Amino acid sequence: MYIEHSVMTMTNHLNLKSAAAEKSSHPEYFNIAVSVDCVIFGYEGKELKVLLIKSDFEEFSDLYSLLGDLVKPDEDLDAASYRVLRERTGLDDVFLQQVHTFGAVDRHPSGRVVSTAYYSLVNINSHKLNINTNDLHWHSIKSIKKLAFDHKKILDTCVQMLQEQIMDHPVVHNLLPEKFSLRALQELYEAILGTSLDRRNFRKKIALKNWLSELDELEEGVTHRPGKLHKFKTKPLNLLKGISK
Amino acid sequence: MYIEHSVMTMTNHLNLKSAAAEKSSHPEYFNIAVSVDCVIFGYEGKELKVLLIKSDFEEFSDLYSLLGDLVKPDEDLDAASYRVLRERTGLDDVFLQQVHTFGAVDRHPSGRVVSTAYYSLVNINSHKLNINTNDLHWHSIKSIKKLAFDHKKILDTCVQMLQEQIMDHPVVHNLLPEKFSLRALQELYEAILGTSLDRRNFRKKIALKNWLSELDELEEGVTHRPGKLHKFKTKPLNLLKGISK
DNA sequence: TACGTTTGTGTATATCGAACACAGTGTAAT
DNA sequence: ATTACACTGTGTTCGATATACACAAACGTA
Repeated sequence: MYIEHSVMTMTNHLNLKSAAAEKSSHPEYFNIAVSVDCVIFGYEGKELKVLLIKSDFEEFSDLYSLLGDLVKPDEDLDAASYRVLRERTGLDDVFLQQVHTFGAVDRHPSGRVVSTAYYSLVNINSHKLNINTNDLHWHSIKSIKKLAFDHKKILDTCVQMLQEQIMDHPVVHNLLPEKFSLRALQELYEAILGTSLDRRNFRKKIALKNWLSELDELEEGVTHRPGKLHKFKTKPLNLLKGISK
Repeated sequence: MYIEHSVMTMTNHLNLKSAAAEKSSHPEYFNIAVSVDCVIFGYEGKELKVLLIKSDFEEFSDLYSLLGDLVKPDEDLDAASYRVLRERTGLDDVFLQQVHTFGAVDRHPSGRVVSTAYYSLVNINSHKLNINTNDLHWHSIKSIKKLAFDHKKILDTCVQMLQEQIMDHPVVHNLLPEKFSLRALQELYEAILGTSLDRRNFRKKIALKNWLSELDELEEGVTHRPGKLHKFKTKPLNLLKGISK
């Protein structure tokens, strides 16, 4: 039931074909595989995006799927999600939030896999971001109608969690450059929430959170009156620290 | 790696001793066991309680643990939590809410077990409730300092989730008899939240939810002015339907 | 210098949570 | 029958917060 991971990290999601073969010869040892799926959000062109990979399962040809992998026997569940993120994006020290565990018997065509979903927010334009295969692509959330496995449901669940958390916690930190205008921040919130927000009320609300400090710099390269730049006072939420209430 | 469940249902939590023995002879097939842990809340004597079993692990002698079991290979994760609840309490059709999945490598002394926590609310005095062993006991939440495994952390997480949900969803339905006074409801909320509440404000708030209907009956057997009885308009939240927003 | 676009700011209104008091009704004891 | 006791049932005020909404100033461009 244990699957060589070095093989898997460069391929798409889980490869249970060999495990399924083992199952028939050693049924008493085959129980349930444990995996993590990472919903890696990015932000670009005023759209919330998610990093997907083309499914290499016949059952799901032409569909995309989330990035996931089996959890290693000597690896914490949280650490597995962090490893997937690192292996896929080269990013370290990024906020990861556990969302829900999906455990329907038939959710994976090759065998029984229980998968815990995490979401993460990364800066698409970060110089540290290193997408290590051509198979990975950013997809606008709005354009996604169908994914492999139950990944659409996982995605929807994570989007909803993200929406619930952005007003209470400065999770969007990683989606923006270090310095940004309030307008940019508002556009980000609008993209995540899928609504438009009143500008004055938004600024008041954000000001009350006390998350930002205003810089003595103006945005540049815009064709209108430039706004003041801001930055987050605190470091981005830390790896796996999660959200404290 | 697959463990006979009929043996387990009457014993305490997981029994991985045999699995651990298998591990050394067939390391390549031993991956990770998947379990569920149920935090079954009850309410009695104005206290929030939880159903616990005495741990039969040497490592945790004299400690109590939550009710859990391994998930069967052909059983949905949610169904496993439902089965544990049914096997332990005889109760059917009860609200269950997934809360979090705990996956630290060292959380179980006998081997690698990833466990998904659920909470549930049951009526301690229900005639349907049938606690099928003498090893199960209700413990006041406030009195619990330490549990086996990481179960104290699981319990705390579930209590917190319950506290967050009771004002938005009529989850406490199952903790009360069919007809109850507003005072009884308030005492229940106070027990769950661990605070005292202003009576007039509480009644206003509950009235706004529109969850209750007032009956033409008064409470009986009290030594003071009796209050009007109320009941929930809707059926209790359903099995595994979860909370919809 | 006029236009287009965005910045930056404040007020009025409705809603919500928190604090708070008093008359009424049933029981139990005398 | 009277009284003590314990709880029911109810409304207002205050501060905080959400929402709706308008206008002058700044910068770039033509």
